[in-house]
Amino acid sequence: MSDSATGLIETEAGAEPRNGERRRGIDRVIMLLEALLRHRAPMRVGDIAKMIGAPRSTTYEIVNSLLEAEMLENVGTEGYVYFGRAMHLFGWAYSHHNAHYRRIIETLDKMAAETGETVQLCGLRGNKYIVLDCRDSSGPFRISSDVGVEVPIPWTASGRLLLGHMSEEEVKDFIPPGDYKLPDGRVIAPAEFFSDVALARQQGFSETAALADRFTWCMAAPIRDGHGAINKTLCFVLPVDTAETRRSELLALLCERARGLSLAGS
Amino acid sequence: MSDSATGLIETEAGAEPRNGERRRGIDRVIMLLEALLRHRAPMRVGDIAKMIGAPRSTTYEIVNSLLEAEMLENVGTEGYVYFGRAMHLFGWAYSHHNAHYRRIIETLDKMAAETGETVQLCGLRGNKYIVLDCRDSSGPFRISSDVGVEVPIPWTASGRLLLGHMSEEEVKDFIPPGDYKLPDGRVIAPAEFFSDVALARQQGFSETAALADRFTWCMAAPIRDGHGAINKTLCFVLPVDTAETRRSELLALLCERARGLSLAGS
DNA sequence: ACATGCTGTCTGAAATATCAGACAATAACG
DNA sequence: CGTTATTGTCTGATATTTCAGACAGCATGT
Repeated sequence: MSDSATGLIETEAGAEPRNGERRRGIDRVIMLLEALLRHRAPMRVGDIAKMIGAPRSTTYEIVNSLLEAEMLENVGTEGYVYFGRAMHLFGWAYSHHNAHYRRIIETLDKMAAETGETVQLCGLRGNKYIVLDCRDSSGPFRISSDVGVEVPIPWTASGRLLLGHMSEEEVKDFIPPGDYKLPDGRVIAPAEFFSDVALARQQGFSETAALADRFTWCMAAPIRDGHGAINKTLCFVLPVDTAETRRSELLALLCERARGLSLAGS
Repeated sequence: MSDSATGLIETEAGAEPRNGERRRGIDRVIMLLEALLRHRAPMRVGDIAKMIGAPRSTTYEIVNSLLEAEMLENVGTEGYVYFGRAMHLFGWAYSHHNAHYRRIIETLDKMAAETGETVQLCGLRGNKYIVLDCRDSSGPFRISSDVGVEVPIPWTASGRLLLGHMSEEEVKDFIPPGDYKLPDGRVIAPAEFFSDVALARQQGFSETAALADRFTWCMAAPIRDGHGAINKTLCFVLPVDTAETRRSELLALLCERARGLSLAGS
């Protein structure tokens, strides 16, 4: 953050930054919002402009429109902006419009209340894993993870389940090679990952211990849609030293609830 | 307006629908999202076009862009669209970026769990009242109200608190005259409303019984910001026939928690 | 059978939104 | 003190996007 702007420019997916190109306002808006989501903190207009590769004058124009609509709002007095109240309302409308999602959220609440552990709802976004919603542990040992942040699929237990419908070949094509490398430098052998995926499919759940970080034990169970496909998973994020007896209790609960949320294969 | 779909065209605030006018894509997007929020259900592209007063061809163009960005998504197979997953992520980012809001949400969760009643976080949007977030009662008697729907201020207990900083004159100018009329046809005398506002300010809480509808008892307590102003309120929505003893318990809890969420006047 | 209403996709043309760049203010730094 | 970066606002030109309307396809109703 200390430096000027180096490293701010994260390459835009699918967008050729060919200079002298003119872009549509709507596309700029989309890029802007996604950049803000990735950045996960209020940004200044100048930095946004760099991040989305737009001229400053254009960026000001757009930001002011979005501010007026409360889709963005000013944070602090130094010209920082972040998502605004309208986004919250739109997002709420999204997550409550369908009965299935509402049931899922209720279950999330209930499980968090009953167990006091961190519970997450997870899914895929493109070829990455994201947390769709979560309830953080109430205890002092809080492993908070951000909703919407993209994470390589092989780092996660849920990811193993979410690829269950793919053949080994498809998985190989789907996962970017770099995604097998863990944050601490270790590399997961693709073959090992493929067999994990197969195991997860067969067991109907998936667990990882100290994978993406050294402190967590993750367990995931599938939520199936009307066609039996796995779109989402329910998971617990536990301290890695959780006793085996409690872990198996929680795993049983997780599987039961996830099954309860699955739609009967019509 | 003469055409078939009468009633669909809700007049756009601050937008002159002068024909033959050209509008910016960004503005169309904003109108579209707000229209969808007001409508509270998936819509077809043709109806959206009518609602925001845009040509169909333009609307298709915009909707397709937003679909691709997952800001909208298809619902069902009949061409209906509604908010998409990206909106949920943006909204989540909004509501968790600031520590105060996070504390409020935790309190909301806790109160709902402890009491089993419907708890809401409320605020103003322009000169209307809206629910910003809520936890619905777990009981069979469920009074669900939608986050983000605009409601006339005089219909609500929270509204009386949220106007606490205004003089009688200011309140009079602020509330649209039609907003004193309740859904069942009764009309609140403005003078009575002003004194309610004064009473709420003095008491530090506000209650309404069977006001906006015949079945609910609402109680609201103020959450003050760093300057002592009331931006948001915490409230319970109870069945009207809740026993007086329980009501006063809940009111005490409400006031205590709201005070706990208020920021010390710096 | 026809008439009517809708959807979703294209087209060309005209209006304008995006752009590069200039500008004054302010801040940080040696 | 000058030098170098900022921010936020304006400007005018042109490349682009919005728009009206036509089109085929598929319903529905009479």
